[in-house]
Amino acid sequence: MASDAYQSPRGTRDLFPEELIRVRYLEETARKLARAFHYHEIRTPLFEETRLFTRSLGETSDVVDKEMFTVPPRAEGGAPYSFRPEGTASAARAYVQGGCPTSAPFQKWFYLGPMFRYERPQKGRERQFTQFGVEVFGAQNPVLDAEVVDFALRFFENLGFGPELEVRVNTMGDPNDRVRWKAQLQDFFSDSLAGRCSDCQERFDRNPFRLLDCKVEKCQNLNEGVPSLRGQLAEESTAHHEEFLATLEALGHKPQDDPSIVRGLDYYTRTVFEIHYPPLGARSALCGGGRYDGLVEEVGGASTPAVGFAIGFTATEIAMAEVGLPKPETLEPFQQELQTQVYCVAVGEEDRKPIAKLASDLRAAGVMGVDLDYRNKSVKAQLKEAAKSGALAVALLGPDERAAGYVCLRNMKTREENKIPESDFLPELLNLLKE
RNA sequence: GUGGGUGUAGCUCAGUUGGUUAGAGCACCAGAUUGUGAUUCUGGGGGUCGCGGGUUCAAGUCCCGUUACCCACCCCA
Repeated sequence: MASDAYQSPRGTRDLFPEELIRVRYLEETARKLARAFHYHEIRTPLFEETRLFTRSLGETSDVVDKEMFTVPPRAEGGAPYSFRPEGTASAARAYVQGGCPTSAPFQKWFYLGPMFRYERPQKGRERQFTQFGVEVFGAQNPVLDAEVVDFALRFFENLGFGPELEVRVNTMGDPNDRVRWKAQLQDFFSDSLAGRCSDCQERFDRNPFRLLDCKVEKCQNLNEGVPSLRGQLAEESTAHHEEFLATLEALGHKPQDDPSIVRGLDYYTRTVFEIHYPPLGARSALCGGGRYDGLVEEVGGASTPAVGFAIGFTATEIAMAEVGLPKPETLEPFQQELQTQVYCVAVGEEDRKPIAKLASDLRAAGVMGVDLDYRNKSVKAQLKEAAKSGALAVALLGPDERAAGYVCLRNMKTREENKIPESDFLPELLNLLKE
């Protein structure tokens, strides 16, 4: 492995065909569910003007602060671009730009694709990763908050996760609730600030909410008796949360109401939730989401309520591997696509073009997985190749066959071989493949 | 950004207290008489031992630096 050889950029990886199968399985599961829930796919650019993200995610969020891949302006007076670190901001931008607020305010969308964050890679975290997310715009009904949670849970259920899936929910209130709460928090924290960890001291000004879930023990102890947001909630926020919980239960889910859940991005309002798979231990979060009623307005549209979630495939893949998913048979349909069905063998040099023509005709007739030798291998080596590839049938052409207008059809399982008249070959082959 | 671990062929790894041309398995390629896939056999390609410096008569093996990857923290999907 020469050190000057090119490598994929840090935090990225190549998905070779056999590995890609697993990802495609996740994608198809997501798409299948989206059809059931009647959410439509939207694709936005992989990069946006940087200010879209700083505006929507919050200047002080870590994502914006230090994790963006940013391309400087190329021309005088131009704008910097950034690769999208998440999907919600782009969706909201597209919603506004597409005229949805006035022409079709209610939308149920999903997106699926790569996101980029400039972070130190580690287990379950990459610089380029795939997210599946949904966004519902145009209704504040808490039934939607519950539906979105239901959707995410069904996704994991479909992948084979058991009933230990855990939904943790909380409400972050409305902006006014939070202004009141923030003031109370800072008031409460200011007394004990000197005794806290350096991170907490830093976060005190820009994001005091984060002191609540600090992992340091002494900080946790100092949080005894901290004022709760719940005490500051306006009536509408409380009612919304209760209705959300009631609907979740009606859908058969048992959420844990957990006031310690505080999501990192600024745009959340009211409902926030995470889905965990506790067997994974510390890193058990598979999905995060919530409501962001102020976001559309923030990016320049008419005030529009919205709710959604995002699932990271990297974490999902790891979680699946740890619990022995997916079951091998689940991937069979995908593996089938990589499988050689028919391998075409040429006996002599003068048979190469005719065998290429036969392969071409088979492909045109709709036969899948038709392959042949391109490296001038001997007949023996071609058969070996066919066997290794798992081909079910071999079509063999030599001078004798061509002279007589036959093609030799070999069943690789039974080793039976028959000379078939050229005109009957396709149906005979299809017949063999059907078995 | 901080801390820890690792770095020998495409892959998984051996390489004894520093000592002759650096090994194995798998994978790959070719051959074992004239047009056919098991197993087997034979042969072959492929590594400046991550990179740079130092110690030494001598370094894959010791020391320093550097880089890449992995893991943890921060934060998050």
